[in-house]
Amino acid sequence: MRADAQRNRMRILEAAEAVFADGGPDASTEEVARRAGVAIGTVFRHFPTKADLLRALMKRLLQQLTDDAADLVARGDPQTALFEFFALLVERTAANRTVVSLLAAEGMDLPITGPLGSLTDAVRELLKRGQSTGAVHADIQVDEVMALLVSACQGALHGGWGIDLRQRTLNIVFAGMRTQDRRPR
Amino acid sequence: MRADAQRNRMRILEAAEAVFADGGPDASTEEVARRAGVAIGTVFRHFPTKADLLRALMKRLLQQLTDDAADLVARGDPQTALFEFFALLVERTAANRTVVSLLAAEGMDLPITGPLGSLTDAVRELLKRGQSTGAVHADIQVDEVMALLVSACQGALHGGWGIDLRQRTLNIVFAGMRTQDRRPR
DNA sequence: AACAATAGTGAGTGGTGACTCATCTTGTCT
DNA sequence: AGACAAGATGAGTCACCACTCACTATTGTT
Repeated sequence: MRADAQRNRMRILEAAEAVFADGGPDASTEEVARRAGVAIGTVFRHFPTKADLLRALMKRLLQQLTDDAADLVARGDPQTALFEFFALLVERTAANRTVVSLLAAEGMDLPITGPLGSLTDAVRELLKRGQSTGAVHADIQVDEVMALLVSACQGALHGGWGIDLRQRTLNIVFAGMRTQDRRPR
Repeated sequence: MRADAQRNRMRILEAAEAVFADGGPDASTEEVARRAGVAIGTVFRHFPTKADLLRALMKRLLQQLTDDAADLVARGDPQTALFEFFALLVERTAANRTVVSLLAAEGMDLPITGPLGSLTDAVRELLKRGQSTGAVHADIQVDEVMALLVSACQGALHGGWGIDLRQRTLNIVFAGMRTQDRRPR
């Protein structure tokens, strides 16, 4: 791949992230091109359809999150790492509104299974470590954690909610994950 | 208002609910008209813009929820009423995807403050009663509950998640709301 | 029955946005 | 340097969709 092509590809991704962040998923491809400083044809050369562009953004975000999780597995405190990941993800989400809500909508038939699987693996590891120290209740399963993560993200999408409310809300969820006082299932 | 006008207004709202439920918010107004069995002009006579139509749907949903909450305040068991409301809302949401996500997106400048305020009042009452029986931790505030409700709704939007996962996830949140084991804020 | 007033109709308009392609430009390799 | 493939360009195409309006139909009333 030629050097200029590579540079433009990057520019387009950055621009797309910004444009979709504050224009919603209906922001036009032309706006992306403008912000990237390229012609619209160039955008379509790199991403044949708009959906392809969105998918690339999602993949990128998931990759980042997976890396973060892996990092916490390797270097974090097992007692708190899972909770830290929650907080990190929520904050990252707040800055990536559109992409996340599309991801959530699952609308486009997405080849995301792969990346999402990796993320799930990383979270599973965080969960396991939390449970082994007793900081997280032993009954809890990965799919529940993933569901809580997604829900928390969605909550974070609300511009109206300040960081304070986000934290207080997360605290309730964390308490639920720690406590032994679980009613029978 | 003439009888036929009233009938058509209802038909349009029902149709819109169905259409937006499975076509997403970008479903066309013409599709709504078709499903309602009226001409497109009729839709626009009742709801001058598409946003007006969406707003009407939201208002309707919020009204239903507020009624449900009021009913639980009046007739429910204070110990569990708040949790029952959570469950009810989550299930109702699963059947109202688009409307809820638009509501969440808060995108259209919404005259929703009124209806939303009523719902908040009803939830505040449920919370107060739960706390007075000791079934809900005394520290918890309404805005946190509302945030959790919205997040839970969003979670429920995922077709992929079965009712079982939804319940297990909610159980964790409920445990968090009950427990005394809260780390210092 | 006659008559307003209210409501319904649907072809048409304007605007937008995803995507194409003939043409020009640039990077890279010998 | 020269040549050529890879890349960039942007005016143009096409489809779709929110919304309008001149006209027709239905109500409810006297």
